[in-house]
Amino acid sequence: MKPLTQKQQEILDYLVECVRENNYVPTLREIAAHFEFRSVNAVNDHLNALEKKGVLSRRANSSRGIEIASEYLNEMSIEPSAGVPIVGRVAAGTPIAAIENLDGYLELGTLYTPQKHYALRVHGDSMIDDGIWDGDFVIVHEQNRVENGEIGVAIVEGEATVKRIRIVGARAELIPANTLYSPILVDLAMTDFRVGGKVVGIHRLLK
Amino acid sequence: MKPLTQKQQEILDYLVECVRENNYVPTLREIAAHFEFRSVNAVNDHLNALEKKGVLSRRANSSRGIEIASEYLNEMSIEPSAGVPIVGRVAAGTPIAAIENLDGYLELGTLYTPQKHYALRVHGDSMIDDGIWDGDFVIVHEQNRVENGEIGVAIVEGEATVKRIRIVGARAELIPANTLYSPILVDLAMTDFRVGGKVVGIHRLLK
DNA sequence: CTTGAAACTGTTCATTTGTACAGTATAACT
DNA sequence: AGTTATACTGTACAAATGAACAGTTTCAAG
Repeated sequence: MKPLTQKQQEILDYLVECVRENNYVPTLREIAAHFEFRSVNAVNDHLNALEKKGVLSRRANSSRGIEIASEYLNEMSIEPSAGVPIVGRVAAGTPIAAIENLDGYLELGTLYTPQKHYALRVHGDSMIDDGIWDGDFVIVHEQNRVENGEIGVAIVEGEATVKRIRIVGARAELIPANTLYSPILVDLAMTDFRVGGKVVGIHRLLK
Repeated sequence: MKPLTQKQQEILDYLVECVRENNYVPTLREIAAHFEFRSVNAVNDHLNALEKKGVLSRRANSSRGIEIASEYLNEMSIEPSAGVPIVGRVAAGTPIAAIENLDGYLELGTLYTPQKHYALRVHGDSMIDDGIWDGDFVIVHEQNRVENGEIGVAIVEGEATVKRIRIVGARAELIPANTLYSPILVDLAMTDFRVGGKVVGIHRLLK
């Protein structure tokens, strides 16, 4: 997808800033006022461009109907609102109360949305070479296709497995990350197959 | 302050639910529609009551101008709306909207508290055999000792590293999980050493 | 019995707001 | 040279929205 222009990035930055600071999206006219546009349509054009580039979506006829894609909203915010502080360097002597080098906040709570993401507990060690262990949670962004070679959830005959997925012709290849296992080849014509989503995060709980 | 009436609680619950699910506050008419009120003023009265009781505040003349007090937004993390649903088995045909086997919710947002936990970004591959990769976030429970052999944050002369930690006599052993690296031996008498906490979680963001 | 809060219906109105249409100017491709 | 994307101005309008006013009903407390 095309990269954002500088102005589009500025608009996006302002939107994200608004959500972070006020917890609500601005109206078109509020955006226009901030950038000192003399026409709301300037904002509208920019929003349309940003929507076309997949950065946000808009609810029709709804006030404050801008919905920023979560990946832009949750690039681990600098705001100390909810998340766990990310420490860069731990200073000697004092506990983390005196954090010397704070890199931001890892907001696991808002990084993933229940509407678009779900978690799946991984069974087995077929993905161990990709660092996904037995018992890990993978966080899956729900989507019905992935780029060839991406790690995703393959649903074969109702059974979900996490694998690298390649679609080659009329065949799906489910490629494990473990030299002990062989790729699973799925005949798309014969088998009930679909992609359940793309793995966007891995979480492991240590005891 | 006076407690909320049942209806006021219902309204508040709906507001919180909306914010959680959609990330935006409803309009007065959307609230009225949800409760099947035939008059928007019913909503207005309730909102005024809730405002008087300090539960929310309203921006004058601003659409979707309801601002819920944070204590009501951040509370109830027991609600399944906060976490990411953990799917056991994905049903064929339908998207996760029809979750067949729901194992619960992975509540990363409330699993770790900023008071007791912090995150550290791992640099290098010294823990790769324990499934901790370069760039991973480890979530650390702040404590000044760990059981021998547990994975923790060792702070040597102010530098934090993630290793398996053993205290043997007057010596600390920092044991990497990579056959290419050797354990680091720290003389406790000579070196500024302390334990920065225990690694309780690992999170990896995939692109 | 009266008062008052709570929980509404019903209506009106001024703003707020999204959206559409008609342009202008500039720079980048083709 | 012509087309397209970007970045706007300016105007207009219908729909969405908050807010206000006038009532009604129920029900508990004084």
